[in-house]
Amino acid sequence: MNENRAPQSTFELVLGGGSLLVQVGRELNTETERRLAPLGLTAQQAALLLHASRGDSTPSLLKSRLGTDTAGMTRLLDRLEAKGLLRRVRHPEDRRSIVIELTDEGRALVPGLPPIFGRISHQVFAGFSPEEVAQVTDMLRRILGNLAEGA
Amino acid sequence: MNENRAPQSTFELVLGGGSLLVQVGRELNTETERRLAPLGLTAQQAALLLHASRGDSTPSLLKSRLGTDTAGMTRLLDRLEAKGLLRRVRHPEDRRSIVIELTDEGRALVPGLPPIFGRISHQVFAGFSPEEVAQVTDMLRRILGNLAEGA
DNA sequence: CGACTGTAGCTGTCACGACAGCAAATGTCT
DNA sequence: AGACATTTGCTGTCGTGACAGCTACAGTCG
Repeated sequence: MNENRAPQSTFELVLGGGSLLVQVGRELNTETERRLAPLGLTAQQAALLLHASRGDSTPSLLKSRLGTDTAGMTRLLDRLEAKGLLRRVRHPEDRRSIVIELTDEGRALVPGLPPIFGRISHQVFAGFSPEEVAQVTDMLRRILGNLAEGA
Repeated sequence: MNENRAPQSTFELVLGGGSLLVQVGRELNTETERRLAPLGLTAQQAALLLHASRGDSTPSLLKSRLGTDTAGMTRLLDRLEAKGLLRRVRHPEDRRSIVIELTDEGRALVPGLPPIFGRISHQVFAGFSPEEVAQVTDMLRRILGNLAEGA
């Protein structure tokens, strides 16, 4: 752990909370939250607004996009609704379901988000060639696939 | 997000909670927790036991290893202490500080952990050549560096 | 010595993520 | 039609992150 030996580094990479992957993911999330703080939004909230503004507007659709579960969605929507950024409206055809509508206030925040996410990715991939970005992306997708299979 | 276009994929990669990196990190963490569940441990708890068993035994040292802050450490230790897996002992020289001692019960869990982490990394990197593993590791470190700089 | 600064841990608060359990509404299949 | 399985959203619970603020103790320096 202290000496940088190559052998079985694979093992070291997944050492629980110390896992590089987990750690990088968390740091990225934190950095995102810091940048969104001026808007009074968290990363999840911003992501939800962005997706909802594009039209995917039922909780179950959004939950796949955000990678959370229905419980998480419910509370995320609670908070955003409490802030007055969106409304829950009955789905006209399926009475189990709901449609998410951004309020004017919510809609007003959306244009500010892409630039922020853009700056973050610029920071994250500083010093990366486009090929390298493509490589990480690809490998991350493969890892995600490996994780999904096991489930 | 749906079509696989190369242009500005950089931006898409960091779309809030939908970020690939964040998502992969979370999934990996979840998978780890699933595998540790039989032992009654979470990922953080297992990681802490492993590190503590190696000798790094003060909260502030452990917090760097686990990538959490002092608040997180305090509660993590609370839970593990409540489970009877470790003890908080006064540091003999610095009375601000504390030394973490695993109990026999805690120590008994340690040998079972490396195999689990090993299996996880095997799953995560299924289909990866050693060179590829080295590449991701390297790139993740660079990203972590980029994130740290901004702070 | 006494004020200052820094460090180590702790507590309160908010936002999640994962899991389990639930009720209402739909769909399906016989 | 009627029993069953599925889907959708909600609630309760636990474990964490990240932040802010606080106390006790240490180290430094005038």
